[in-house]
Amino acid sequence: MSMASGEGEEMSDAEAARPIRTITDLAQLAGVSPGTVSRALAGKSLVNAKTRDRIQALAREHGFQPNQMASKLRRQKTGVIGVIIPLGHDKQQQISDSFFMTLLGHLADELTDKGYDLMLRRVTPDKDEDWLDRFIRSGMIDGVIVIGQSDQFERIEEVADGYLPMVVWGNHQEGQRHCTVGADNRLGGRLAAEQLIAAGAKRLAFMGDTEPFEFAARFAGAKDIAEKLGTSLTAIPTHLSPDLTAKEIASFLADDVGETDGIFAASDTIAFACLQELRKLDITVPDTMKLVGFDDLPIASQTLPPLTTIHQDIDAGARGLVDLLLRRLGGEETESLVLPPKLVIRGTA
Amino acid sequence: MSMASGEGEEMSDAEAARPIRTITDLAQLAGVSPGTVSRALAGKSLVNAKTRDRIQALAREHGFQPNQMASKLRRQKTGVIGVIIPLGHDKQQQISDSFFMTLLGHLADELTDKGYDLMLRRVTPDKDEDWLDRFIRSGMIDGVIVIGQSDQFERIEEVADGYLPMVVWGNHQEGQRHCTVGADNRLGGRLAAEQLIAAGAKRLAFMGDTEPFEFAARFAGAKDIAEKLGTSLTAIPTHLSPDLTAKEIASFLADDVGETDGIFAASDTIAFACLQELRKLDITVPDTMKLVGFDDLPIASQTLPPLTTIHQDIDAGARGLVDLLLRRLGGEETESLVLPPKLVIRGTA
DNA sequence: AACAAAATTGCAATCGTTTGCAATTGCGCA
DNA sequence: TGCGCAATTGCAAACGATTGCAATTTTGTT
Repeated sequence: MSMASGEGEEMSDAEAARPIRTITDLAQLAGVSPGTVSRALAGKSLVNAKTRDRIQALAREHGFQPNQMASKLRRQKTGVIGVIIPLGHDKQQQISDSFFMTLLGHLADELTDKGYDLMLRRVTPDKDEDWLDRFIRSGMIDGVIVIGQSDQFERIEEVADGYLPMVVWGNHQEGQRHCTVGADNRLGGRLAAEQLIAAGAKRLAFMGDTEPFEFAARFAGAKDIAEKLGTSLTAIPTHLSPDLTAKEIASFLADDVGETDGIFAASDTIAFACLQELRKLDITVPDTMKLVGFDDLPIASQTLPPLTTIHQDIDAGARGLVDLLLRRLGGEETESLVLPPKLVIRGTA
Repeated sequence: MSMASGEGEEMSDAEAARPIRTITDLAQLAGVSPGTVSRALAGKSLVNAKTRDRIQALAREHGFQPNQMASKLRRQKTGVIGVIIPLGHDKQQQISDSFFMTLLGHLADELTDKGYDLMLRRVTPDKDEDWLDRFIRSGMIDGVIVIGQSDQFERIEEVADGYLPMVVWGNHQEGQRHCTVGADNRLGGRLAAEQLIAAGAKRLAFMGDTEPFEFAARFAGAKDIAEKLGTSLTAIPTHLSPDLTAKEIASFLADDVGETDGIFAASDTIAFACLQELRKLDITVPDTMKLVGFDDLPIASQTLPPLTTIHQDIDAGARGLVDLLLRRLGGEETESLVLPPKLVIRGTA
């Protein structure tokens, strides 16, 4: 239980005074060479099982852990995976907090499981052209997971050409060179539009910025269906900061008197804002207005009425990210992983 | 722009073949000694301004960054701050996702600002007694921020005795030895209870596990007021996994026919669940039942009716954590920082 | 008991930077 | 021109662990 000073049976002053800091200290204490201690702690089979156990016991007793920096330097690998979040234009990530937290939590667990640590960095690409290179070249990480493509598709592509151990959470574009894991956003968009139309909507609006690739794909999917079925669909760009979004939605609804009767929100967060504005204007959901979101956040089932939305399997996503990254660390050139989204019908469409 | 091979004006095959990997390579290229390069890149005044600029230009041109591991080893500091999240009993953190994400985001920004990197670790103390020691002793971090005391108050206290650079997000207990930053939970509890009673509630219930210290303090605050005003208050322990919570709340409400008329939810997340269950049972809020939450998550203003709750200043919290930690890294023995919570009256009480 | 083979262990070079100290260079001034 | 001092630069020893190779011990076999 973490006592400051170890307590052997018989401890001379000299021993008490000199704590075990290095592998050499421990070697001296155990009466072997540093090399042997190193091997023993690494659990390698090259040492006699008995001495190995003895050394490990000593290490535990003294709460000794080999210096990671030295170890990493010598072995030329850090055991650290970088997770980087590029913030878009408005210094706001596309991905909702609780979606992202869940993803991050799963990532942390998965990586820990495989013996890796996680270094987190948030960057604003607008301010720092070199955000991705810098991280990779920092020498601090063995590989990198990029969370969201933001508006940095090109930059990511460039880096992917010369750097294998990178996996990106986001949308897979036909013919792209970087490896992504993410939902089939286009399919999700189709599902959403189909549901809106099936529920009786005749004029659709897409609520959300269409510039980020994930959102663009969701919009494109909806467009596929709208065109096929001859339904109108207009994109209403909104920004992501919560209060701004609310204002933009409000002003759209005010201008659009009784025209639109189906909203596909680019994310649940946006859908929540819509719901609130609709309520303010006494527009009933789903009677007068249908609404479908995207993500299926935990609270989606708790709104009034509960939100019909497109579900993403975050757990599978995290596992996929880590799995692909590890394969890439092993030199394999992996393909992107596209996860199937699922329509969850609740009360808004 | 991240080109694979550098392109000097005149480049021999030899040069092209040997990329600049180490400080020694660069030194050779610049015709100086490695020591000089090191000093130049560090921007120290000990080198001639002209050679310094020349070397820095070369480094930029070749996209060279000194090996961090070697640097950290030599300098005996890592420039990394650890952020660790202990998960409680049910492998679920007390702190809500979106609260935590906001905190984490601010932390990342603040730390980056001060030139530190952030290493994230999630642990289950039940499974790993030594979770905190191990992280600290890993040699990977210069200091640590613990997010939430969970049920690990004692363990944190023990560690605090022998390790200065640690700051904890959580509740400040009279006479404790570790340095915390967090809201005055007890005061928050008082504010909540006062509001419930002012709104007309006569029999209060506290919804939430009272074992975590933060929650315990919130409960204690409510108790203060209840006792002072002679109002009854009972604690209904709930667990944090969303579906479980819902069940527990439902069963409480079912048993408690028309008794309780005011609920103080330990967190907004729990409050949302309450709201949903109340709606299912057709218990009107705030008429038949008053409800106050804690945290003031962004969605709190978007529920129906919008949630009356206790607001915490997350931004100030993050700044406080980083500020105190840096002071502690400098050897200072800092005091805990207690932030004043604020009652936000909306529609539920 | 003698020898070969296998299992352990020790030795010492190495990972790439930083930094105290010594050596060198450049400068101002008589 | 020559001298002293300050400004630069180079040298080489750390930082602490890992690992190929060689030396040693143990084991097994005849």
